[in-house]
Amino acid sequence: MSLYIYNSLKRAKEKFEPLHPGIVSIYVCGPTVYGHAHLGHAKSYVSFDVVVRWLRHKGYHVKYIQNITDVGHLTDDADAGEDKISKQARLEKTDPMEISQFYTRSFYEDMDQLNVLRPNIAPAATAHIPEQIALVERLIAAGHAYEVNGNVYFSVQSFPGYGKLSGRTDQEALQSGARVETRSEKHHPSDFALWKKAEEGHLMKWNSPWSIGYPGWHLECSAMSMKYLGETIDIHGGGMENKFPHHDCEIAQSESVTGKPYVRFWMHNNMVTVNGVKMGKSLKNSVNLKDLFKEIDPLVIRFFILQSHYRSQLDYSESAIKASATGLDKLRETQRRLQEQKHGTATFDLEPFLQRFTDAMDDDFNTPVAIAVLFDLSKAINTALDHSEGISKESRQESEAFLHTAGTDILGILNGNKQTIGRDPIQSSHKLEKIIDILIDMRSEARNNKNFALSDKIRDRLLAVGIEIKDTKEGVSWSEKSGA
RNA sequence: GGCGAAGUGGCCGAGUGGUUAGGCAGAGGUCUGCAAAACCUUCUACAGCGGUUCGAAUCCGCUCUUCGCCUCCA
Repeated sequence: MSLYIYNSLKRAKEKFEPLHPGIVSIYVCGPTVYGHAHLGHAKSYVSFDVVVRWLRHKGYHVKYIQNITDVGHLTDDADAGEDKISKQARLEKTDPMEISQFYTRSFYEDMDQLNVLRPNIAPAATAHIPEQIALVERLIAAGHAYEVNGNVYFSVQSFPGYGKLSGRTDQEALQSGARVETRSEKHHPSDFALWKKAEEGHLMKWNSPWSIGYPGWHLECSAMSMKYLGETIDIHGGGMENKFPHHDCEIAQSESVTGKPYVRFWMHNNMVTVNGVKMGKSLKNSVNLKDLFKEIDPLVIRFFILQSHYRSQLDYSESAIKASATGLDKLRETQRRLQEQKHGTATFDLEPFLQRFTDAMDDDFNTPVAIAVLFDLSKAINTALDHSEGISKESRQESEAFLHTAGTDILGILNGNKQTIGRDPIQSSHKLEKIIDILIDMRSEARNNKNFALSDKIRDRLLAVGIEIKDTKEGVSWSEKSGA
């Protein structure tokens, strides 16, 4: 079966073939770095991480660009308010560069914890000012943009397809309910800024043919996407809230310069909600990832995210996360049992599982169904281990390979290691394992002497630090609980 | 007001015309010194009202409700 992707532009699933055989170009809107990442960022970048991993698994050479927005765009609307990064710099009593560098590092720390692979190129907007200016110059030369008082605006009426992504094609009708105050120097209320003249005291500013100022918000993605991926790219991803105006503006300014389709497949991931309401920095209900990681294994967060489809809203709650933690433990436990079992005779066919997993992923990256396949396999393995002497060497190898490919390489939710202690370095992890073995030996001795008070105390206290002891018919085993 | 998405069992969450989603939680059982884990059995569904159809949670219409966007936002 071929890969089908839901294309937001067409509002339908379409068969995916890259423009250039074997090579996939993908651009995903990156974060604006003026604060720590939250769960919403996690959902977005985990989702696209799996997209990239699946494309690579299918044999494509994937070139993945994810920008860093470090130009301070405005806190308010397109024409007023304070620069977000400058504002944060003022609050933290430092300068904008330190703010953007600090939160960029913070962002990657969090993404690393979530097992999100780094993009091939992570271009910063401030490092591509010349490219953005060049794009504005081309737009002016082509008659799609005009300058007024050092500001440059894109003329929406010069691009007939404006609004085709979001469905906002009737510009006149839009004005009636619009909350943005119209600005008189624009030729049309829907026109958007490509370059803005810096006001007094504005810190992040650059020289340009029109004024000392800074680029409009939508410009960087077009300029950097074209620079690194070409004028037409295969996939552009981002959050749904960016369909309008951000992505519609990108399309307008890009296509009116090149005359070519800007993006072949638009992919939009849905929001994280808290108690049914959107999570957002400005709404002050955002769940900071660093805080979350103190309580919950980051891979549980990843698993929780992938248990719903990327185009569905994901409602966050503590109980939902806990349910995910228990579920992921089940998969890890199966993987552990499989690795520890002695070879037996039971066999089963991996092919149906492989097929169902592939079909799910090929159907617009249906990770919830893909995970359900892992649970079905988990049950099959456990049943075989419970009701027979063990699984044959061949079936075991096939199962392990499948779990590794699907769970570790593609979904990134199972780490390949047998047992790990938190995120400690390997050395200390080895020592801890040995210490646990000592405690288990002592407990076994107590049990042999029917000293259950002592043996239970050892078990309970180990459980209290997240180490769970299990007396199975194959002997004593232990595993780490993911907590939550 | 305009554009768009959605309402599934106690909770989370897939499915899109006829056959078990899956996870978590609950009940009973097997196993165990007791647990845990695992396995077996099991309960609770498709917002409401019409329509199309041999048959609809799935298609169509209406109603109600929720959410997102139209301001920066993953």
